[in-house]
Amino acid sequence: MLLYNSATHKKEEFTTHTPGHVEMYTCGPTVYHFAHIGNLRSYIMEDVLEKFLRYDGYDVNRVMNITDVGHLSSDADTGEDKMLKGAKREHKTVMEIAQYYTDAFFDDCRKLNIKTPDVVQPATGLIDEFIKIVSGLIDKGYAYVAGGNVYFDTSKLERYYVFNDHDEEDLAVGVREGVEEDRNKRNKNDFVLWFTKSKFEDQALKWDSPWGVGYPGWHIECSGISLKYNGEYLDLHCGGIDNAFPHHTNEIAQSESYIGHPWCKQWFHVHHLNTNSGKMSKSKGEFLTVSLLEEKGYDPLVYRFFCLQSHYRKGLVFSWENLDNATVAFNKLIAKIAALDTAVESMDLAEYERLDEKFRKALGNDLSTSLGITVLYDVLKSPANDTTKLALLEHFDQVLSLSLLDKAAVVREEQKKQKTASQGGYTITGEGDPAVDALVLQRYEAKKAKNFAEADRIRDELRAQGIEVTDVPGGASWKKL
RNA sequence: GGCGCCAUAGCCAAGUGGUAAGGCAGAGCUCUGCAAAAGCUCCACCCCCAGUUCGAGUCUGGGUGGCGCCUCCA
Repeated sequence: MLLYNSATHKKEEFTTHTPGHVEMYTCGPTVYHFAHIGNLRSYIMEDVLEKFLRYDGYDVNRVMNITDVGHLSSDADTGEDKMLKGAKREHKTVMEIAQYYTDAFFDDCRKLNIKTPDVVQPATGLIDEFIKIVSGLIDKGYAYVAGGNVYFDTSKLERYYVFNDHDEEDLAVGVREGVEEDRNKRNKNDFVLWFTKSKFEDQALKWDSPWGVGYPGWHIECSGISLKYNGEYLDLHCGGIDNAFPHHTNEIAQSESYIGHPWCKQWFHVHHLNTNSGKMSKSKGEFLTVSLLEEKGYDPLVYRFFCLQSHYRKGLVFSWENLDNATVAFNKLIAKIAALDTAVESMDLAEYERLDEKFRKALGNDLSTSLGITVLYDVLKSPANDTTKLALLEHFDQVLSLSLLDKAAVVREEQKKQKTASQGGYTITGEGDPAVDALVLQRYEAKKAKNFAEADRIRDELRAQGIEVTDVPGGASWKKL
């Protein structure tokens, strides 16, 4: 497949170190608060990528970290540690907070049909590994101790800025009010591997290390976790675009210096979900969660559908109007699928091949999910029989994960549950309430007598009871709203 | 200030040099007493300027705009 690689700024043919096998790493959530739907956009798109790779025949090992310590890579920041802040806010211990929000995260993922990665590793569970790497970096001369902290020396690298052409002088260090430059650093862009001294003297989680009691820097956890579970050759690294620099840049610096050879060839960065006022941000404090969508009556999968209609490398603007549009479109799509005949016929293999090829081409072209959605409509419009269509939809949904067939089955079930009452060739389909059926029949009699005022009166009366009557050929159908 | 991504109809979006897919919304028609549903039909010269070419939304150069990163964030 063709995939855009942030490291080369080009769409490239996707290749792996071991043919047919993908080692994939994903930067996981920070668990001091709920994930917002912007965060989840990344995980949705990465989920589609993983599933498409499997669809395309790859065997995938996907690893994800849980950032439950050391989010603040800059020791010059004035902020409070976010885990601690969360703990104070909710009167819980730091580990309770981490567990609570980790569970919440996977709960959201489940609602959005996001598969849980093969390996999920909280950073606090692998401290020894991080210490081993930091020691190794010091031994190899890539890191130094200053002022109690261990720093990575970026001047030892031939090429530090992998994702863009930054110049050290361009870095606007200390631009933000309250952020001071760290005097311990030899170079402006050096970063901390291990903290023992920081402004967070009240940091709750600390471990012993050769450099004193402290905690790991933010970047080292991803390197450590990936090296342990993906091995030394990573094929695909995923994350939000805001992590490209400095987080991913620093990961590359650490990992390659430590293992002594190129580490990860392909970088997949998902762009942001924006509101009218810019990106949705956890640290800004105001954001939308999956639970909130549900409270407002939206199906989480509608949000997934909304994301899939867009491209991962493009900013996507969220608005309620856009989500409403997606809801209508999604429901119409499901209704069309529900209307397909489930009786089994022989498959139209030529048509199956043609559409499957189209789908593969769409997703295989830098994960064009919107075109993938279009293929769903192509399937519905295809001259093939319904058995073929259903097989295709089921197949595509292995990647899209919109629960298309399940949703359609639910719609079909509801239709089946409906009871019919027949009288004089007039069939009433409803929920089996004789009183309502009687009124519907009365309305029919009025209509037959061309007494439309009476017919409309009955319809209004029913509507006042929350019941909607719809005329269908040979009768009428009603349902509770 | 530096660096990066993006720019196609009201919204989402396809398009990788040959006279603009699809979805939502909207309009019209069919069906219907009306309504709803369904079906059919209609709806863009592609941010601007210059260049390359027989031919550019598609390539090149220069602008403009939006977003992001440089500071914890997907």
